[in-house]
Amino acid sequence: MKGGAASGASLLLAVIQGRPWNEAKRKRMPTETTAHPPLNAIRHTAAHLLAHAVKDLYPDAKLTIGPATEQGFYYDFDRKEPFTPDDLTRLEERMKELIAADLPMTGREISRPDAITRFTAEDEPYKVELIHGIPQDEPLSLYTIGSFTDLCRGGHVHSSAEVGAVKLLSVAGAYWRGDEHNPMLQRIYGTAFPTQGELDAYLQFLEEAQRRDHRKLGRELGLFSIEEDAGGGLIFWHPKGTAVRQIVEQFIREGLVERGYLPVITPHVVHEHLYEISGHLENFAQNMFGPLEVEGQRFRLKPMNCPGHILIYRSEARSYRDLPLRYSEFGTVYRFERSGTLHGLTRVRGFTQDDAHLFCAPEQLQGEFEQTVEEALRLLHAFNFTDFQFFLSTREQRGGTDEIAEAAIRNALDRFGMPYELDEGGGAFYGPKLDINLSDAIGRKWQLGTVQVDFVLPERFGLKYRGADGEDHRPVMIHRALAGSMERFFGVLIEHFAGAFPAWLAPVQVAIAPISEHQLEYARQTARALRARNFRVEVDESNEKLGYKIRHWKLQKVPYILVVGKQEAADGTVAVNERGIEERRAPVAVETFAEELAQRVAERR
RNA sequence: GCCGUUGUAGCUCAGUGGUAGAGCACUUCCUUGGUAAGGAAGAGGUCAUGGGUUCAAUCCCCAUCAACGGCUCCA
Repeated sequence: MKGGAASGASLLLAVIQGRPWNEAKRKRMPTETTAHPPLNAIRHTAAHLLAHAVKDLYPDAKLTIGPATEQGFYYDFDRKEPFTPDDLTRLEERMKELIAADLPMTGREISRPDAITRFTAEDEPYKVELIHGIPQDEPLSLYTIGSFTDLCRGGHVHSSAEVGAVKLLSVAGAYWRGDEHNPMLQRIYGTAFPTQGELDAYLQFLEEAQRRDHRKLGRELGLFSIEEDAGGGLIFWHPKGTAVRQIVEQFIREGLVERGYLPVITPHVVHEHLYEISGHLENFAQNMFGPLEVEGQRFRLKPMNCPGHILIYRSEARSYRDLPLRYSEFGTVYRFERSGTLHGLTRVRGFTQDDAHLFCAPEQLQGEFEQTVEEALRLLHAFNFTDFQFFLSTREQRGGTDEIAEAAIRNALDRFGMPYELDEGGGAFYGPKLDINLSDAIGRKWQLGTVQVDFVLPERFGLKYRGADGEDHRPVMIHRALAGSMERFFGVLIEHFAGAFPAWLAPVQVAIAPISEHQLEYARQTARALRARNFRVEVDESNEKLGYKIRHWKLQKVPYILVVGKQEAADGTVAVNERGIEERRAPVAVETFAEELAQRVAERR
């Protein structure tokens, strides 16, 4: 791709023009409505009503905090007995009574000593702790609805009736103040909307999201599995999942070749010593699998590809004429993740990054960085992703080089006019980074691509190149993975398309359904002809009626089903049943259909 | 890792203190069919694993493992 702001901007424009699911997601996940009062006030008040109900039914529960969230609200309680699903039903009933009673919500200021006295007397230790954490100059306020009064900074509707419709969804553990050294509280999640209709629409959205869940589709469509006998977080790519992955990889490879990347391959297991040099052992050990002892030597599974690529760089004397040097690898890495965090394809213990490391002179940094951002946009565009966000993560203790790196990132983003959010202190141990996040079916955000500037590892490994001035200089590194990991990218991709991959990506592009076994040979022959053109084709050889076969392949979300009966076999044609198109088409010659499909594949749709 | 829930056939799920069921999928036979489920028969389970209570455990208790919903952590 030829670089430049103009192409970047037009690309971006194209990216912004969304696809159905993105729009549907926005519509059906009404995080904002035009309704008055605003949703977050409704939900904040709903959280108070939940606390009211809990205090009514389970007076021993201690109050903590209960905010509105993007999709609803929660309230955390400290209580010995766990809340059961039955408890949730009872609490929801009680909340509905409170809503029906149309109780006014009133707020008033309270002095600090009075507040402490009050909550101490009520035996609400968490509230007292909260008060101590609030800055002295900030006024404190109490909000009362019905018989329930809570410490709260406000943002409520005027009465419980305005809450409209509520639903309690789940109960989960949550640490007090999010710190795992603190006691575990019980968090009750719920959501609220001005009207029952909007609530129903949201619940319907959640159901639709469940149908899109990549773990469910992965099994139904035969894409991948996770095997108990092998361990959690380790992915088995089945033939159909592998087919999709290879197409994605092929797409990425094409971009790499165009941009002058050099493919490399590095070992999965190396001496632990390498990670002493790189600093991984010092900074990343809690995410690494433990050492393997062989003949008294300690080896480690690789958690990142960078040290390997650095060794390749360092294996020869380098000149400024060699730079930038761009090494790419679909590199499989293994990271230890705590068991409770594993999640389908999106949080795993072994994954393959579309990784690359760019070694460049400092003055080349800006240009190289911009290219990677542009490339990231190309990737997102090709897969119809529009629902992404950029995050800039900075290092906690910055050196001077971090300032340079940060500036490079900001300049690149500004150049493409990309908005981004800032995550102070969230950077990698070797430098600041730019992350690309995408949402899954229910709006959970996952980090996919990442571009990181690194002055540290070149230093640690003593990397250098001979400059035009005859002196040695230190190169700068950019680490970049644009899809991030093939696993996570695939997970988000499955949900994005609800398993109905466009023809160019579909693991089975064409299913051929003979009407009776008399046409089986013709079906096989047609399949051979299409496979000869590199299409992915299956013949339905089952002893079933046509309706059954159609249903089967529709459920498999195959883009094309070709029906062949007596007439088609005689004419050398196929009757095309295209996914998403209801009306029947007149049969066409096999070659005509092949051209149509070839066109779609070429256009990646 | 922590809190909670769950674990019965390949999948989705019923069920009982006296060693188990359905639908789909699978196999075979009949059927040879025109766009979302034709009929019949059959096979398939150490009821997650290991202990304990009991005359007897898939069911009750404990532990472990795994999955799920979160929290924490985080590429």
